[in-house]
Amino acid sequence: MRNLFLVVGAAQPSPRWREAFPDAQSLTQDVAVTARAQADIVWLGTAAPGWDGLLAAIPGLFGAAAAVVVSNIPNEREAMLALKSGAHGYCNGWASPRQFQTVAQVVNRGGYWIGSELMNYLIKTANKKLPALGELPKELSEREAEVAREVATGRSNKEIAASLGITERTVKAHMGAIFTKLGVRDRLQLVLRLRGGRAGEA
Amino acid sequence: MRNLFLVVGAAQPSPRWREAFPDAQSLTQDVAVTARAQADIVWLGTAAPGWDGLLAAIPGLFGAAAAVVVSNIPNEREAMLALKSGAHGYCNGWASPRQFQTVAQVVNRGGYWIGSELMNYLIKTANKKLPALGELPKELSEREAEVAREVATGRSNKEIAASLGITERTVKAHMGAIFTKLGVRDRLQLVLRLRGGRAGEA
DNA sequence: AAAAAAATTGTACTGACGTACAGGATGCGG
DNA sequence: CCGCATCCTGTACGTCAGTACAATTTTTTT
Repeated sequence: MRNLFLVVGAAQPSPRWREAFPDAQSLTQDVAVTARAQADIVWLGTAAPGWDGLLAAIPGLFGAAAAVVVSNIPNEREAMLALKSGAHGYCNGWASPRQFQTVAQVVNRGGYWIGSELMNYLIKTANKKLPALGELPKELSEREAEVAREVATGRSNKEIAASLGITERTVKAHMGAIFTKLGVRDRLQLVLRLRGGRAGEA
Repeated sequence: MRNLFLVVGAAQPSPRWREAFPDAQSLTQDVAVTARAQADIVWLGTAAPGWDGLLAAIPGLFGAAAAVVVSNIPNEREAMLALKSGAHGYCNGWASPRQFQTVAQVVNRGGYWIGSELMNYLIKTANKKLPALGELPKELSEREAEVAREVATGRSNKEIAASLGITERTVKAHMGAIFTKLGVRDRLQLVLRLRGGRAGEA
């Protein structure tokens, strides 16, 4: 198995990775592009800025090589970016050498190496056509968030009032506060915001 | 590696699977439940009805065993169901014995075995927070669909009228027709419908 | 304890929204 | 030709939404 760690800028592969693949080479961005090195797996660290730009070019440059993104500070956004770009793996840079080898075996056989939390996130969000309103903007107070949740399901002020056991006037007060805080003009645009979009977007 | 093919009803594991794992056992649903057999991988065919109900019980019954769903007629909906239930693999029942073994190796090491098309679908749908309104309900006329598209981005009747070069009254007429046809009561619930949800859903 | 933030409700107003009457124009298939 | 669907527009009315003045009470923070 030919492993290749792609180095961006002054970044270096993690020591544990080196330990896992003593024979592997690590190339800088420019060298790799010109050399079009043949590899089974291309590893890419996220430490240095600019790694994401390179990610998009990997499929074209290395053909059948599978890409694995190695992050020292794994997070959901970065993982999604990696997967969207076609990476078959996303793993922690502080993994043990043995884990790195396992990842290599999985990816090399055509499998995906993805944390189960991330996979659950994928399944969950992909399953519900309408994205859940998950965490509402934190600038909303507790009560305002409740009102926002209600309106996001299509309820009217009167219905919300009945549901929360308060007056319609109070609901309006909360709505006004929500509009001001989030910078939207009416309940419809609020729903679009809460559902993850922006007003005017298709 | 201990492989276990879980048989539902009168279904049988595919011949190719048997070839891949000659030593593996296949148990019927009831026997498996009572025996709580120890296995590294639990394979489950989708041929017989009732397989999906059993899928949800696998984690509790077999502990650390990874689940792989085997389908003779793979499709997206079935795959999503399998993944949602925690399966780490979804593969074609007509795969070669060698492929089955590869799947086993991947899954056994903690990886996911998922077709790249399915993975792309996951990424794509999970990425767009707000689902595009794609195809609008076909019962809408051409003009009504235009109005619906506009309102789905948060525009007011006046804005829509200006955008389409018609009177606000006409927009209202179209809106009314849309409400009747789709069975919603106001623009907010219409947007929720168009975005793929139902009124009252979180 | 004082201050700040949050929650609640009131009246009143404007404008947007939805609908209930309409009617006229166009185009298409029977 | 005539019905049917679609598109466009009008007036009018009731309801809902959002805001501009509020005020009171409770909770939290300093």
